[in-house]
Amino acid sequence: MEITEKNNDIIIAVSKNDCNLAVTLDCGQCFRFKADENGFHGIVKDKPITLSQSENHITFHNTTKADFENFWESYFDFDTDYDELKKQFCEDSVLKTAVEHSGGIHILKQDSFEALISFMISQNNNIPRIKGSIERLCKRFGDEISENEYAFPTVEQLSDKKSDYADLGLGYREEYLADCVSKIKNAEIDLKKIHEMPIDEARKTLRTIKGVGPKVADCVLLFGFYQTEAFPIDTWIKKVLKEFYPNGFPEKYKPVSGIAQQFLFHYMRTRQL
DNA sequence: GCCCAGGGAATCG
DNA sequence: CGATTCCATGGG
Repeated sequence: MEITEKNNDIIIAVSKNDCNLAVTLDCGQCFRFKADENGFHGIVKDKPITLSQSENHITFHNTTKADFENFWESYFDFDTDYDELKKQFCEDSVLKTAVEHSGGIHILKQDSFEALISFMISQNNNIPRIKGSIERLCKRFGDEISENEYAFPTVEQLSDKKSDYADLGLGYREEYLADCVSKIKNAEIDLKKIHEMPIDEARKTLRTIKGVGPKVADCVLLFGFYQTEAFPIDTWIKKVLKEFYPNGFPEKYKPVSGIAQQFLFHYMRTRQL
């Protein structure tokens, strides 16, 4: 990939069809990015980032080459060959439709703790409200990294002022958050160990947290641990399976079924019927 | 007002 | 085991 340094920006040569930020940042895998007239702005853990995109380039504003190579390149999954993946996906007619509908999706390699908390809050909830809840959580517990911008809170920050999750609009998920934070705090759950575990053991371990069932566990594994075999089944994917894959999702895609899932999820949510 | 949202726990059979 | 019910909240 061609990387150019210009002023304080990093510009990379990527087509919109390879990586489309508008879709990637708003397809329900992450919750802290906003689009504005110039591009996109978001916070990843404690790092603010501003991006813009033209047909054949993405610009990372106020970013050094070292920042890009050490963090953002991997975060945006630029080391995966999506062309090759999509070629395989297009052997399946349904996936082909989904890929043609929006080909620029990349899976973001998010922080595992942030993904865990975020997707626990996501259960039986809609995306705009999830974003609001997470923003309030960050504002109340996270470090202020710039004017009215807050880092995602750490375990310590969330457990210090415990039980004070009221009026964040979390509803009954409030007690799930408390259980999750305490299990991590007292080392009952060790996210670093989950990184090393075989996927089924990782699933089992995550599910010992109250409020983490099969779907949330697989979202955390896919988005927080980059386990591309994880296949979260939510209400939209249930529709896909029922409508298009009554005999099950093709076994040949198993190692990357999570990536396929994200194309299908976005297609189902945004297709014109 | 109603239905729904990137579901899961508790309960029941 | 699978099926049902309840859960808190607010967007559309």
